[in-house]
Amino acid sequence: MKNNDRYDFRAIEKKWQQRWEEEKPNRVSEEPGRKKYYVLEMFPYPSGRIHMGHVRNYSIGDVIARYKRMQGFHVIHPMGWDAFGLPAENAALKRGIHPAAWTYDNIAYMRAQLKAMGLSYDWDRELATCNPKYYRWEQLLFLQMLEKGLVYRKETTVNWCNDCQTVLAREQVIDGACWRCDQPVEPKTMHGWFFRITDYADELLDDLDQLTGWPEKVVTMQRNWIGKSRGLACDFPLENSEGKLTIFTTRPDTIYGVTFMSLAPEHPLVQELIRGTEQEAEVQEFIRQTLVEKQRASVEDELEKKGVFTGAWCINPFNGERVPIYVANFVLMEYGTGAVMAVPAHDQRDFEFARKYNLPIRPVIQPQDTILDGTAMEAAWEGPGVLADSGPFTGMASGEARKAIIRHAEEQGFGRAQTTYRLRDWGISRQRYWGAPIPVIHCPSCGIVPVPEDELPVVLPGADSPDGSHAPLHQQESFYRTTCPSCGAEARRETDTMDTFVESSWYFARYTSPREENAPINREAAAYWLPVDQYIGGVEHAILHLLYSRFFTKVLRDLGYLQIDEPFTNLLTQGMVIKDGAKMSKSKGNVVDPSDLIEQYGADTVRLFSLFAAPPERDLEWNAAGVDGASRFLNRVYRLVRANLDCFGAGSVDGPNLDPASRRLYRKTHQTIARVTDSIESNFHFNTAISAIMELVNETGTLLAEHTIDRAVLREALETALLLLFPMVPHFCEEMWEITGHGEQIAAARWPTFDPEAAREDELTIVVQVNGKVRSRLQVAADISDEELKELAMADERVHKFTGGKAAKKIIVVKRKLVNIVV
RNA sequence: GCGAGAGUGGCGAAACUGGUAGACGCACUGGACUUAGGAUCCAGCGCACUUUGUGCAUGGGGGUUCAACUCCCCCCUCUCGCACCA
Repeated sequence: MKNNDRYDFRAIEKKWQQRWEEEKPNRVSEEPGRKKYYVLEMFPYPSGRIHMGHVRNYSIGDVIARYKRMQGFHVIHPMGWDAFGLPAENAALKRGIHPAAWTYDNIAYMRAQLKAMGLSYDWDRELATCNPKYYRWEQLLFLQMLEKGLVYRKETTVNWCNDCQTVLAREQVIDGACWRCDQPVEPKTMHGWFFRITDYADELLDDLDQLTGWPEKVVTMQRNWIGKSRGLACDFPLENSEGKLTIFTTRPDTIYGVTFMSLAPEHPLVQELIRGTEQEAEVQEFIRQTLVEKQRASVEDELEKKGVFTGAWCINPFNGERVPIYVANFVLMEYGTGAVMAVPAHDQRDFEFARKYNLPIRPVIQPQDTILDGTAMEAAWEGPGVLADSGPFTGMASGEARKAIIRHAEEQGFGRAQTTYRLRDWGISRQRYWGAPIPVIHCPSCGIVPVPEDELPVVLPGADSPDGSHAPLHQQESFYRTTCPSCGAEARRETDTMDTFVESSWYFARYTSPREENAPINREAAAYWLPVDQYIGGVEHAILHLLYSRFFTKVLRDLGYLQIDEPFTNLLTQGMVIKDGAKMSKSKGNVVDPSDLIEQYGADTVRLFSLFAAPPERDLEWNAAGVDGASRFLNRVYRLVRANLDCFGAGSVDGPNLDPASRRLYRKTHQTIARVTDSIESNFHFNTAISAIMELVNETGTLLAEHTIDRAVLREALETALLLLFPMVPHFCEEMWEITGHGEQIAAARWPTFDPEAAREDELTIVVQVNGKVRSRLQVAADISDEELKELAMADERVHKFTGGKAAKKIIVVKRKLVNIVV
């Protein structure tokens, strides 16, 4: 054997992958009484090829899965495909392939790529959401939610692209134009289906407290997204009519400071108020302009506050004052009641508006140290204070006044305490082809009729033949022409498909019984495997996917399928893979193809590097040279093992009777077990785990070069290194395990146990400081007393040099660490 | 603007509840072995200087402490999320 021998990663990885394919070692089924562990990585969209982000995500998940197996857990680790979505339709248009064919081709290719990474999935659980065997259950869930009143249809304004003939999500509208065809987007009123996620707003918010295994950041983002606020809903009677204007405010304490009202341009009352008045034309023009501006505006810019007087007035029920009603461009119809009471002295937006249109600014909350004057104020005072000019509430503290004012409004009958959420119901209608059809039928006489359960699935037409139509369903007459299941009359099938986020909201539950033919989820299987113990994915899903999944979990629980409240006990949000300081992207031309790397270095090396270069939650800077380093390390281990094959016959270690060098290696081995286990347990910091193993390997090499090492100790050191490395570089470790004469696979081995006695240091290096600066070091026995240590330190030659013979004022001894002499 | 996180060698990064700053790896430098080396092995590698040593160093400035990457205050920069939510 030459000393530059390298292991044949191609042969080895192929060999073990083949064996895993045949033996299916990761196939699992429920074993009540055995402790389960569910590891899940966010499933990929089958876009064509895997990218570095996938490599990182799945490497992390695989280490956790394999590590937990070695610790005796019964591990479920599934993989599948989030297979519906717009790119398939784009590809279909561009290349004349059917979306289904494109998707399944991609899945086949990417599955092979994942298998080439040696990931330990239970492939028997694989699922693709575009398969009718999956989405039929989603359709059933939809119907059950419909029955429970959790689904409804309503008319709303959407962003419509006339060229593409579809609704666009807000993030797909760029500067008022369609992201795909660059044509102007127009508002369009149309019917759509909604999930009543707001019914669960309180529970989604409250249960965030249970998610102690989630990053604080994600919990905060969700909390803000739900945006619960408590306040007062208050009716302001209109001056010259029977009607009233209802507003929502979180600051009822400022209600005596109201000097005008602001309505959203879309507010239905506006049209009533201006009909036939002098202001009508002006207001209509303002509304038209504002809606255009809002479409145009990119998300970042805050528009200048503008408004127009409607000519109408209402009455403040607290003090009987007349209040002018404005339409304002900054009031959102979607939040609260779409109408705001304006208190310019205590709200910055109202303040700017009032200054612009010369409306009165009346302070009614006086802060502690100054007295506000409406004419002199430069900004609104939004803090707390004492009420002024507020009728019977004058003199109260603002916090207290909030409650008193709400109580008063309730007693008088013109207001009530109200809780408002920022969260909206989830619009799931898409006018696209490549999605799960919504299973209802519109009948002219019966209205909306659910498709009978025994007629599910409503299959996407054309998906089973390569040249089948993939036009949007509303253009496929043979699809939508049907008869009413209830009365038999001619009827029309719903042609909307579901948002693809619906599929990913429950796939983790379907994985527990992916072939179940009688229900969406097998209750027993779900009860055994759920919740997911560790979920891993990019932080970009912090809100939508994770919130929807939490919502679905609660719905599935209420439908009787699940017994859990939350789907993911622990969440790891991994950082991005970047190169040259930027996220990898085609447009930047800094993409590294994982398959090329695997071809060149082998999967184990690629896995090792992606785990070593940074802790998982942080961004990972890709570095080609670093991959060489990982490869070099594995080859060093390979040579070390091959050069010492003879030690693997040795027996167990006789701890107390070792020569110093062997004792050193024995100690290092156990210290390494402790460090690696800690690094994984505390926060999955594989980078430090790997460096600890590298130290062990380096130490083994160094000691072997200079000493004769006890065979048993050496065996244990090498075996330990392989066992600790196995979750990260499985092919390599299996091969090493085999060539070192182990009959069983390393996958069947247990995670090594740490022996504190073996790891104990008998000698320590103690730092000696003078006035806090390191001046000397002492080698001492580990059990030395503080007194002895002080004496040794004071007697040290180098210490004398720095104390200059002065007496010590103070001597601090930190056990096992240092002595600091203060003079 | 609001919220969260992060700033440590040429680079990726370590440092447990305050206790040797820079583990481990990359790059680099010198050497060995070689027909050769982009292989392997050995040694060096924060910066500065008057180089068997000393001083200065964890974004900047203060502070607490015998001792600060770590705790407190102020400021700067970057990343991410939210952004007229009444």
